[in-house]
This record gives sequence, structure tokens and C-alpha cells, in this order.
Amino acid sequence: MTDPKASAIQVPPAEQAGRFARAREVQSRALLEDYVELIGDLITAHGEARVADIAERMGVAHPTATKTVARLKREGLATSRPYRGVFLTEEGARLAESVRSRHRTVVDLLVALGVPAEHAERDAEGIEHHVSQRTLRAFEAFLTKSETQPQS
Amino acid sequence: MTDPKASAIQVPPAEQAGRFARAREVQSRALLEDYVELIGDLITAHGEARVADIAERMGVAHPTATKTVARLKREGLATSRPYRGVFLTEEGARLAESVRSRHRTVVDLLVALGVPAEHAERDAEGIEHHVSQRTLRAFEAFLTKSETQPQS
DNA sequence: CCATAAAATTAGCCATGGCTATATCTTGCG
DNA sequence: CGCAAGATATAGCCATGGCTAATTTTATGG
Repeated sequence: MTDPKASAIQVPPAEQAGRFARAREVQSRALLEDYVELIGDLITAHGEARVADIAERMGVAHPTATKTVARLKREGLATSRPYRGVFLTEEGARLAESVRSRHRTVVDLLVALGVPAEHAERDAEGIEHHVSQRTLRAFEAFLTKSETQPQS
Repeated sequence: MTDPKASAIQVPPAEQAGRFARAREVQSRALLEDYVELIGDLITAHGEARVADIAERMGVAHPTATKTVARLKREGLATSRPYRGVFLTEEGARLAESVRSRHRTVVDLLVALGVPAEHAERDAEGIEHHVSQRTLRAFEAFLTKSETQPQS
């Protein structure tokens, strides 16, 4: 248990600023990650990802999806020709897979801790992006242990 | 363990859209929460929260802090008079306390799962905002259990 | 094979949350 | 007590990620 008295003020300003900077940076990648994961899922399910479907599932208007897909292309994660479906580059596909895997791990962890499935899904959607490699490994280790040794 | 084959595509579009909408909504509150928590910490430590200190610790330029404080005031979370320090309203203080408590719980959980302290702090900064009441309760329950019954 | 429906794009608006440069207020020191 | 330094505020810029409205392209059914 951390000391309740130990407010964040105890840490040097620069270090605290760095944490916030990291969180902002993660946030700017989160949208890309969500799109890439979704596009991957749509391709798996339907053979292609149409802008209308992306928009519907992201819960945004079509032009918003078009705009974000343009950003994906700029970043080398996706490809598309005008009025055609969207596809992932190799890099995009790799990212999609790692995002999907991390997402699953986060949901599994929450469920293992006793969070009801629907809550776990909703919370995971936001949490996952902030889970670092190191933390992800800890989650996986815990899940492995829980399997072997169900509960107390 | 969730079924690896069960991609998000299995869930109805509207439900998936709702999850993303929730994550976006959380995101828009996250900044306010961070500021309110920091202002609370600064007041506890120094008796007041100066814009320069807020900016330094948030890792942003002074005008950015000023602008966000204005938003805090608009939302009824803080008060301030020109060229004077920033203070929290009752509602702001309540929010600060609940954010601080949730932050501590998230860090404690990560540490309990074996994440090194500094990593836990960094990841928690982003994760905490997406942890719902329900999930928070599960974290607390797990931590209580771990205390009683240290490890396997 | 063409007309219409459906899908995608483009244009242009808004709020947020960064920034720099400039102006104004407070404060402390000589 | 007045002025320079430091703190705060204001103005105005940029990118992101939403939106609606209008346009263009593709696909389909009669």
C-alpha cells in the first residue's frame, strides 16, 4: 500500500511532468490503435473494411472516419484507393495484432479480478492504451498463475 | 480467458460504438481530473496553487494552464481571482479526493501484480481515468484479499 | 443502359488543448 | 517609494477530432 500522505507533490516536478507528457503521447496514439484494430477485425470478418462500417462501429460520422483513415495512411498503417475499401499495411497488421492481444489480456485481467464482462469490455477500451509492455507482462504472469491455481 | 477467435466484430455495432463513445467521454474529463488533483496537492503542500507551479508540474506552458483553469472555473470546480492563486470549490475538492484515492488504488493494484513502482506510477496516470466505480471496487477487493493472504 | 440509391469524398465549421509573443499586474529591493 | 523582475493574463496561431452539408463516384435494378 502506498502511503496515503505521499501526495504526488513529493516527486520532482520534472518527473511528474514527464508522466503527464507520456499520458498525452499515449492518448495521441490511442485513436490510431483503435482504428487499426477495428479495420483488422472487419477485414477478418468481411474480407474488407468499408468506411461506413468503420464509422458505424467507432460511433462517429462517416467523414470523421474518412479523415482518420487519411491519417492512418499518412502514418503508413493503412492503404486505400478512392471509393474503395481500407486495408492494412504490414506494419498496420502487426500493430492490429498486438493491440488485439493486449486488449484481450486487459479484459481477461479485469474479469479475473471479478469485474463483470460488460464492464470489463467498456473499461478496457480506455485502459488498454496506457498499459506498457512491462505492465502487460505482469498481467500475463498473473493470469497464468490464476489458471494454474484458480482461487483461494 | 476470452475466446481468441471472438473478435469485437461479434458484438453489435451500436454496442461497440457505445464503448468508444464512453472512452471519448472519459477522455474529455481526464484533464479536469488531473488538474483538480494537482491543485489539491499543491494547496495541501503550499497552502495555495500558483499557475506557474501547475504548469510546471503538468508539463505545459503557463498560458495552457491558465486556459485550463478557466475551464475548471466554468465547470464549477475551481475559483480564482486575477493574478492570485487557484483554489478548489467544494465540488472540486470532493473530486480531487476521489481522484486521488482512485489513483492510489490503481497504483497499488499494479504494484500488487508485480509492476515496478515507477512503471506503475506512469501507467496509472493514464489508466485511472478509465477505471469505473465497479472496476475500482474489484481492485479494492483484490487488494484487501492480498493483504490478508499475501501470496501463493 | 440508364436512373437512382448508396457510399465515399470534400469543404468548411466548432471546441479542445497545445504553443509563442505580448501586455499587464504584483512584489520586493535598493 | 519607485522600478525591475517575476507572475499572470491575453491574443492569436496550429493540429486534432468531432460535426453537417454538398459533391462525386460506384453499384444496382428496371
